[in-house]
Amino acid sequence: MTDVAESKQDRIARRQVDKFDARRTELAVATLHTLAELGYARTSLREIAQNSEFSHGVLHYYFADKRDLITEAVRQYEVVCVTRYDEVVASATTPEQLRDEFVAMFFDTLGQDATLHRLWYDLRNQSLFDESFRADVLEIDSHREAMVWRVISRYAELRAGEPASSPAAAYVTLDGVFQRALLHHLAGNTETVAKLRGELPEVIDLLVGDAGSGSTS
Amino acid sequence: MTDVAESKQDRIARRQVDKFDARRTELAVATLHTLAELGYARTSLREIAQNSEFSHGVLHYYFADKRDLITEAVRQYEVVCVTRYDEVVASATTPEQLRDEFVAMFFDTLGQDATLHRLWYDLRNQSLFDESFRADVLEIDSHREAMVWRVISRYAELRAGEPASSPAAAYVTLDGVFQRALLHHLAGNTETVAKLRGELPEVIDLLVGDAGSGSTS
DNA sequence: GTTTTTCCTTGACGACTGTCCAAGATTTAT
DNA sequence: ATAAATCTTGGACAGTCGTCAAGGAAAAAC
Repeated sequence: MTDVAESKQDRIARRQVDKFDARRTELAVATLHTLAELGYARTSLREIAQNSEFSHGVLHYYFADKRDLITEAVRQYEVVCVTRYDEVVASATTPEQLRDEFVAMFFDTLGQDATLHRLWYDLRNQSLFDESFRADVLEIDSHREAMVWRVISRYAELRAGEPASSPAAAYVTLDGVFQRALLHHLAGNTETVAKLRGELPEVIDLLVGDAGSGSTS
Repeated sequence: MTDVAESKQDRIARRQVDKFDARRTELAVATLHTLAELGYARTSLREIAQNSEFSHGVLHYYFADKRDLITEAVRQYEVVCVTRYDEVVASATTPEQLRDEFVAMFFDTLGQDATLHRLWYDLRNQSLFDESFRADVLEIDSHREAMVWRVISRYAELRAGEPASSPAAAYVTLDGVFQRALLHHLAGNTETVAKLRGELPEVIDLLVGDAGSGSTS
């Protein structure tokens, strides 16, 4: 009996929690978009609320403070961005296919989600000053590293070789390329982006070791 | 005669200009320190003034607005940071010496000027959102790339070989290592920093091509 | 020594910030 | 339908921000 009564209350409680979480997520997504547009330094709660369908007061009903809200937004970013290349890895049957499709998706997301990515870099840098972001940032960063490593190690496997670099080295390299491409993309420097795209296959080959493979043309 | 008179006035004018510029630079340096400590998002003019020996009002006597002030501070950063490895390049006589001294200085400046470097990354990211920083950022970035390339190409030369990567690829790789090391350094993650230090020689060797050289031990 | 120019301080301004709260609107339970 | 719980609004708050101007202090010019 108490079981039945409790499970009923539990159902109610759970539904409330679900609803609460759903709205939290909704507001976190709105926050994410605002941050991506304005950057951390210029994003205010009223601006965030204006990008949602609610008023600014509601944010303190669902979030303890601004930090709580932004932290939740960062977690939303991770949900979106950390499995991007997995289908490429799964479907590729030749090293060339994997490499070329990776490069294509790499520069696709650069153009498509440029504002989201600049936000990521903004927040990662924020964590250099603000300790309270560091744990989340380091976790996301490690997930990004793992994502890159799935690509690189699979590429080496398809070429029947071993990667020439560590996961960390591979990640910082590709992330560095991405960061630079993002900067020049947003600066309208299309020819520099194109140049980076042209060099990316060679960079990848460098990371997995060049042995056995000819030119990239 | 007018020559003499003009040259006198010119001397006066020049001295005034020099004095004006000297104070501008002084205030820009104070700005640099404040930015390095607090980050772009949290740096206010009053805070900057408190890090100098003047009051906040004086900033608008020497600078048109906040942007003007910060731009000047960024230029000061460049003066400090862009020739760091040149003496290493000039003095090294063997590839091992160049590589090891480069690595040593790399992690020296990481520990010593950590706050200054996080500021650089902060401002570079700011330029992803704020167009008015982009020109300066791109210029500094290209100087950093050239600085890295002087090291890498000289290293290849000492090993009587050719670099395996482009200047852009070499830069983004080493800059990526630095960025990551900085993050973990500031997070107190000393063992990760040590690991990156241990891997850096291999990364360098990868960039110049491994041909002809044995292990790094 | 006096006048003129340059330099710097202080306080004020309007705008904007994160936070909180009282009260109304809406939904849910009974 | 009524009562209770939940959600949302919009305004008030104390504080901070960049900017500016009036006037005093210091330096320079004569």
